[in-house]
Amino acid sequence: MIKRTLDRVLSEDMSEIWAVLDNDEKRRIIDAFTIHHFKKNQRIYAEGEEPEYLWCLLQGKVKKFKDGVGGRVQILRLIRSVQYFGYRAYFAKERYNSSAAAFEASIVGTLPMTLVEDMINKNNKLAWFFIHELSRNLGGADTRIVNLTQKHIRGRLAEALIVLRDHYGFEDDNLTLRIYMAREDLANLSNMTTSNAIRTLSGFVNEKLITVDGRKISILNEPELRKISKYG
Amino acid sequence: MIKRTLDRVLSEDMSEIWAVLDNDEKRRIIDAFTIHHFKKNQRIYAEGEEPEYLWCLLQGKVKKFKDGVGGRVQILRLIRSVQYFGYRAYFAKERYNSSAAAFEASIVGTLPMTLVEDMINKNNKLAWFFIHELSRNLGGADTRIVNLTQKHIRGRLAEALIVLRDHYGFEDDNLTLRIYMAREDLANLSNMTTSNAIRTLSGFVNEKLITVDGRKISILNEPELRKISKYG
DNA sequence: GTTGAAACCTGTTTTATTGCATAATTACTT
DNA sequence: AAGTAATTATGCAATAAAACAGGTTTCAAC
Repeated sequence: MIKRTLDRVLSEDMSEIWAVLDNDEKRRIIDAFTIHHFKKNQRIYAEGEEPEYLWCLLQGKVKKFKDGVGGRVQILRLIRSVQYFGYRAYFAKERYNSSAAAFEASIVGTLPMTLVEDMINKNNKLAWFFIHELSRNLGGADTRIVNLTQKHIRGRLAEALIVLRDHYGFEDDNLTLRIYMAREDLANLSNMTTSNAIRTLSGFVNEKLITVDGRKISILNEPELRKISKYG
Repeated sequence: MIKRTLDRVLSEDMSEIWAVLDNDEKRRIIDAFTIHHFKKNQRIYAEGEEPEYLWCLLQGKVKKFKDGVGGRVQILRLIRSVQYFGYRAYFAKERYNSSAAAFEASIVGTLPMTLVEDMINKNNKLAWFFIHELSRNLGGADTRIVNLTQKHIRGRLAEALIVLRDHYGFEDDNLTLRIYMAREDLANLSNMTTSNAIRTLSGFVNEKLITVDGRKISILNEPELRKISKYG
């Protein structure tokens, strides 16, 4: 089972990195690559810990978040399969600056960062891969600062819904978000209290922008939602 | 004059990058390196433009900012000499996501990003330089998201003052911040209105945490300020 | 089925922050 | 030196969002 997963993982899922490696490098990765399973809401790593591994989400969904003032939590980034995470702190020579946890049951692969570092030294394309990833993430973080601080509550929630849509996509009906998160997570993503996330979500339902059935959210009027996200 | 500046710049100011280059690379940089002067408050580049250059602040102070909702501005990062900026968008293959402007009269050097890209391909240490820079900036941005969204007004302003202290340091008296910015800039840095920046600053003066004389700010009680920044 | 816990919902109260108006001060400009 | 613009300062009304409190639904465990 693990062997079969490895084959698939390394040839398909990790293709973005895989493609730039030679045979010797591939051999070293196969030997060091370890598969981990995480349950729903289980923590993968915590802020303050020493970063040792490159994490690669193979299946499931993961959130990166920071515990802030007075028990409040801010979700910083969402990870989908197949994406890499947990490498920033190692590169910055810092401890983890945020925590990671599984949204739902997830499968994650790890590689020791020492090995990654070594491979970057030998393979310039790998260096470019991380420069590119870091640069895109940094741009996203800067945009997020302005969105979260300047937009009103409706704008922030609309923005969050759009992000979920763009990041995880729709189910086969082309309406329902392919992620099912608690109101609290939605609130922590949009910088508001859970009460206000619920209230504002109801507002959107009344305005026929979305439908809500428990954690199932369907988007009926995406253009209007994008408008609210932009000018709200 | 330019020649003398170039000598000094390339051997001292750019030392961090300079040190990892061989003679041929140094030659190519000297040929392509161009010096630019910016007046106080002059824009260096604007959000939406195509990134072409690596910018290197040689003298002065620069702010990176984003124009947000309803004419509001958010200052994202402060640049001091000698620091590099403007490369993220190029690496991400995006247009500029934020603008840069000089706080005060500043001297900036540029290198074409195509040359930088070329040198990264040939010199792995340069790749590491940018991986390191990007990683640290990304960590800072994540922390900033939580600071700006969760802290109250006093905490945000105290935080801003501490950032200014850590980033630009003190004058020779070991009290006065080595940067003189308008209340409006202080507000845009701390995510508040100018009125509130003024009000809150006065509050700090009354509490004998700081003294203010026009744009001259001296820090009297740094530990208390850090406390407010942390728990405010 | 009953119990208990967690998640969800909603109305009211309270508070932090903005918006606005006005005035005083300072910095520029001619 | 006078006049104008920009910045700093402060009080008060308006308001967005949080805090609180009470209630309902959902769902898993026994």
